[in-house]
Amino acid sequence: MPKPPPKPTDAELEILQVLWQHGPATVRLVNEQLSERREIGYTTTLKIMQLMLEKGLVQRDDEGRSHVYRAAVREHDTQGLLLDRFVEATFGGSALKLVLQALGHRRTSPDELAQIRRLLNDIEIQNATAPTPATPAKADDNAPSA
Amino acid sequence: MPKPPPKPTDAELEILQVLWQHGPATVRLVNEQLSERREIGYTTTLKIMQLMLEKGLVQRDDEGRSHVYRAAVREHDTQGLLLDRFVEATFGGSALKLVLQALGHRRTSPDELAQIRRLLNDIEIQNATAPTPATPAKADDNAPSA
DNA sequence: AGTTTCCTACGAACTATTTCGTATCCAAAG
DNA sequence: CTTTGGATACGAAATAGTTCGTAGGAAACT
Repeated sequence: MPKPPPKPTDAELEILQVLWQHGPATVRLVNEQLSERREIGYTTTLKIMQLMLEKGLVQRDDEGRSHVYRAAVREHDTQGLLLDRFVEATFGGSALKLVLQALGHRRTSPDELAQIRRLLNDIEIQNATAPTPATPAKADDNAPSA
Repeated sequence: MPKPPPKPTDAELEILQVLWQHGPATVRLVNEQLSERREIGYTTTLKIMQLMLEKGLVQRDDEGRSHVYRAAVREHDTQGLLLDRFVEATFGGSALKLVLQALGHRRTSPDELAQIRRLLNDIEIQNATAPTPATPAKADDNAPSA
């Protein structure tokens, strides 16, 4: 294993969002997207993307005149990583509190509620089928996955 | 209205966590708590708490020899504020995605699932009572026989 | 009273991140 | 061939946050 890419910073995350959503893109395109949300110079975007390349957060194809960048980390993985840190820092590690607040705090549509219910059902089925997989028998543990 | 306190930084959040959990406390106490989690010098904690005072994140009673600090922002409010930013930055504004990932990503105990179900029920009742304005009736027939 | 201990205040260094100016390159247009 | 436009590279300033050393004061101890 070479080395896991580091946690992206805020600016880097903005750029990853664009790449995830849009697919591989040039600096110009990314910058245009960002510019719709806030003031940002072209070379600023360029510089950040160059740093991201060094960090291994993106890869690039530098064949043609303008380089084409693409995300080197997966959206889901990255969100999971950041979520862990956030839950830890803001909710003292309680994912439950986060969920309760996320649901209670803002409007949630019936459709969304339904999706969540579905997931809850799936989880309960899994719990019933394979209770705590690969965990050495222990009466009741909330193993914090290392 | 004077001015809303700013978003706390990571170090400030750590300290707020202690104050929220423990109640009003001296710098020494806070520092001891933090020291259990990581290396941190006394004056570092002190300095941050002084800055927090200026920012209005904490208040203090400087009667006696050692000052007693207490949180000036509420836990729930602050978490909500940070949650908003986080959802925006990391999940492109989709609270649903965050919830799904939070639930899917890690183990959730039956007890927690039950709490979430309760909340979902409450929300649906509210939706039924005071339906979201401008939301036409939508077939919601996913009621799983839980 | 002298000394030790605990506390606050505050400047300044250090780190990380963001921002952008400027140099330079290269291809296409004129 | 020269100009022009768009592109990359890179240094370095600006900003934000964290860390700690040192100074000074007041209570506690002997």
